[in-house]
Order: sequence, then structure tokens, then C-alpha cells
Amino acid sequence: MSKLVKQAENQLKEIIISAVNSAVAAGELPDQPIPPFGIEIPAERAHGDLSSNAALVSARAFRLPPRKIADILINRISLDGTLFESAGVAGPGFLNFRLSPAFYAGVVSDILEQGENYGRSDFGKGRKVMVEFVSANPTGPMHMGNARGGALGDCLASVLEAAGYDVWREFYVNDAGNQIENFGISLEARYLQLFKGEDAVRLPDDAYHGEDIIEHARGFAAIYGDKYLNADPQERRQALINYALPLNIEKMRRDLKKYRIEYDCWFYESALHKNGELDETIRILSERGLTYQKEGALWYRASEYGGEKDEVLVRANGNPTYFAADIAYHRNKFARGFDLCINVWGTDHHGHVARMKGAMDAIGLDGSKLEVVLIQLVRLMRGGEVVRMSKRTGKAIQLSDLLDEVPVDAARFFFNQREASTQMDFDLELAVEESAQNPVYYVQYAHARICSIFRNLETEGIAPKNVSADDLLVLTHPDEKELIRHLAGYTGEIIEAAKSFEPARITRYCLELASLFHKFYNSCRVKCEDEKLMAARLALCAAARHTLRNALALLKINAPESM
RNA sequence: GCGCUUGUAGCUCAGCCGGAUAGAGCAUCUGCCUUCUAAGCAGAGGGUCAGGGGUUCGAGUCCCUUCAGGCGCGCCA
Repeated sequence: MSKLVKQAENQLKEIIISAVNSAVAAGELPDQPIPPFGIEIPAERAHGDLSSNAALVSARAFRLPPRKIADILINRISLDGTLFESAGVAGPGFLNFRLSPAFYAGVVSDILEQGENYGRSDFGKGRKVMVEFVSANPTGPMHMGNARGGALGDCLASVLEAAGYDVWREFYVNDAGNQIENFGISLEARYLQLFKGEDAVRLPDDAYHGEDIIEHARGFAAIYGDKYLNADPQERRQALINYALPLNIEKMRRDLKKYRIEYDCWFYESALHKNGELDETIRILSERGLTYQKEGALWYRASEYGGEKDEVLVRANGNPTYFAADIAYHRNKFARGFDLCINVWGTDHHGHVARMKGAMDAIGLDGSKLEVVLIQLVRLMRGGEVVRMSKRTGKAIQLSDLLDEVPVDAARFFFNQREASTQMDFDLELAVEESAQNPVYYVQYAHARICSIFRNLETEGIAPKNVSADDLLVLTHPDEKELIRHLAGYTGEIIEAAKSFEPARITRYCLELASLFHKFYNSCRVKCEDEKLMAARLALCAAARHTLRNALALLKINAPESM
């Protein structure tokens, strides 16, 4: 990691504290402990590289105007042997510091040394984290919400890995319960329609109406013919489900793989029904006195554990609810030893969050180990118009439709550009556009440009040299320094993204990095007369390329060598 | 109705624990290619941070309230 960043911050704290001590000893400040103060990167670069509000926060304790305190401290500050070259007072009393050339040189050689590991840290200390995402209903094709959840969940998982967590990706397959029965009923109706005609068999109101159900019925009929026409309905529906469900799940696997998502585990809800964990979970709740019978159903006192109201666990017809199965599922997750379970859910599930956490507490586990990232809806746009339906099928746009039209790089980038909490528009035209307006290309272009520099110099027989930190002290141009400062912050950015579950920070980081590289490229020629400068700039290019590649790798987006 | 969530430039969005003159990108306008990729760079204009109150040295940020959008409130998942 760019340890130099942390090191610089720690140094700064010590510098300020010893200045305070020195001022107190000299009688310039009252003998009071200084309140906790902050070190931050000023929004305005002109204010310096790092700044501190130490004088502002201590105004009350010292009973002096902040500006006065700052003036006293600045005279007591010693920067000898530190990563800083200058300090000053500005505004209401900020202490502003400038980093020394040694810092910049150190960052670049640090990155070169770490190469593809640059950005990784042990922040997570190897703690086990599960990210459960997409978990689309297997009764039909995946939609735009799954596309966004997939890109976000997968990138979040990558971010957590880079931040030092032991990450597990999981897909929860709801292959049991009501909607599977419904799936069977829908398939059955379509199957019977094939033989009796569409008008002869009524499709139940809550049946799935999609084209895919008809296709499944046809496929089934192609194999079994009319064998199930007069069969026992129960048996017939089961046969249809047994045929169609695996096909749907296989399609999800294929589509997700095309989307560059692969899971450590596809967890089947049906397993919980079969192996008794579901019954056991219900029994635990009952033993804790948290259930009661009402109107033939078994209820759980969810309102005592974070829920808005009590919930049914087992219906009057004897079938357990989705909620009951989900409690059992999460109990199973916790039993597997995860320190943290993150679920990526659609915002329509938000009512489920509090009661799910509460349910963990209710069965004697720790609900705070469950975190839910809620993602808002996606609106597809084409030419400023909202796209509701697929042109081909006339139904809601599917993930596979999207991937037919939009490159995976673009889809993954776009979905990770916005925080989960914002309702986003996905501009189909922009996503496929190969132009400056398209942020994906902007970022990839920066990478290709760097590669091009190396290619060109290579044809002229100039290869990158091994440079020492001292050789890099010539990197003093403002655009070089800005680029390096941003490179230095990469590890911290990943940690922030991991802490707040916001992988969108990484796309923003990439855009900023690309922008700073392009600026550098325009103002500082790499290929130049001064050989030492050229070597240093090549090293900086290499560092920028490593960082950009690593960041794009988190997003699973290609870093092309040429464009 | 109750609960959750969002509201920042024409559009899409950043803004971390409350800090300096509120930032990007797109769009609009003006410049920059006989030298490493112009899919680029430089510059300009554009704001009642939804409205109103409060907390304090200081509020886009915290609290209250109004308005507007989204979602939830099933023996659905």
C-alpha cells in the first residue's frame, strides 16, 4: 500500500502535537490538552496537500481565536526529516502543509515494487465475508435489477477481497415454495393448451405469462408428448418443474458467466426443506416462546424483534413461508462461520431488512453481522426516451437482451457508476457509443495511451529502466505531482469503498485517474531530451498503468493495450 | 394513513467525522494536432444545495417541519 500516505498523516499529527507541547512549554498556550483534531486533504489544492483543523477545534480549550493559535503553532512547527517541505496558515486558522519531493518519489517506487498487488491491504484482516447477490427468481429470466445488482455485488466482493477480507460469493436459488408451485401451474396450463387449444385452458390470474413458459411447455412436449395429458396433476406439474427449472438455472449461470460473474456457491432453498434445517429453525423460535397459532397458521412475534408486525411462518395449509425459509438460510450462513453477511437486495425488499436482522437476534445469533445493500431501480433510456419493453419479445428487458446490445465492459462500468441508493438511468445509446462522451472509453483510452508510449519508445530501442527513489525526485511538475497524489490514494479508496459498501467509488477513482493522466500527458512529454527525466516519467507511466489496471480488474473491465 | 428512501448546474451525479470561494462529466461557446493515440487537453458561461425554521465560531452535511419523486405495509417472494 502506499504506506507513505498513512505515514505522512501520522507524521503530521506528531508534528502538530509537538508544536503544541513546545508552545505550552514556552507559555504561549495555556496548559490544556488539545482536543482531537483532523488531518484532511483540502478540497482546494492551492491550500496545500494536507491540512489540519487543529487550531480551529482547540479555540475553546485555549480560549484564543483560531487564527491566533495557528500563528503560534506555525512558528513552533519543525519539518526536519519529515515528508513535508512547507507549512502555512490560511483562512480561519487552517494549518496547511506541502508534501516534499521525497514523498512523490517514494509513492512511485512503492507502486512499481508492488505491481499488481498495489492497492491490496490487510484492512479486513482476513475476516470471512459472504456477499449474496442477484439471487434472481429461477422461475423466469433475469431483469435489469439483477443486472445492476450483479455488477454491484460482484464489484463489492472484489473490493472487499482487495481490502483484505476472505470473500465468498453466493447465489441463493429460491427453488421451493409458492412461486415454484405457481411456476408449475403456469407450465401446466401452457402444456395443456398445446393439446386442447389456448381457449380451452384458462391461465390463472397469478400465473407467469412470459413467452419463456410457453417455450418450456413446447420443449417438454417435444420430449414427453401427451404422456402427461391425463396424468395426475400433481405428478404432471412436478414433471414440468423438474424439466424447466434446471434449464432456467443453467441459463442464469450462462448469462452471469457472460457477465463475468461466477459464484463460489449456488445455494438451493430446497436443501433447507429437505435437510430439516427449516423445521429446526421454526422449532427454535417456538422454543423461545416467539411463535403462536392464529387462524390455523403459525405466527412469529417479529414485532418484538425489529419487525413492523408479526409474520406468518407456516401457513394454514402447512407450507412454510419465504420468510421462514430465509431465516433458516441465514442461520445456515452464520453457522458457516462468516463474520459478516452482506446481501444485495432490490429496494422493494427494504421492509424485509429490519425483520431479518431481528430474526437473527431472535434465534440467538447476532443480527448486526447481517448487512443489506439496497439498490434502487434502473430505468433504461434510449435517445431520451424511457425504454420499457424489449423490441424482440415485447416483454420487460432481460439481462441477456442488455448484453446482446451493450458490451460487458460498458454494462459493468455504468452500473457501478452510481451509488446503490440512487435511482439511475442507463443510457443504451451512450453505453455503446465509442466516443469521448462514453466514460468507459475515456478510462480505457488512458490505459491504451500509456501502452502506446511504451510501444513507441520500444521501437526506438528505449526500454524502461530500473529507477531508484532518488531518480524520481525530478518529478516536480504540478501535473506530475497531482497524478502521483491520486495514485497514492488508491489503497485508501479501496478501503473506503469496502467500509461503506460503495464500489462506485472505484469507477469514480478510475475516471479521475484517467483525467489526471491525460492532463499529465498533455503537459509533460515522456519522450524528451533529458534522459533522466524521461526515465522518471516512464516510471510514473508504469505506476499509473499498474494502478489503472488494478482498479479496472476490480470491476472486471478490460484494459486494452490499444484502441 | 404509517414506515423507509431520495431531492445539489439545462442533464447525469460527487461532496468522507459539520470547515476555506459548493465540485466533476455531458450539453453549449472559444482556443490547441509537421513531435509519445485529438476516443485527448486548456479556457468560458451556468447554483435560492427542493422550501422554511433550529442547533453553533461555522450547515449541502446534524435536528424539526412542509413540499415533491420512488418503494414498502400479503397466510407473495
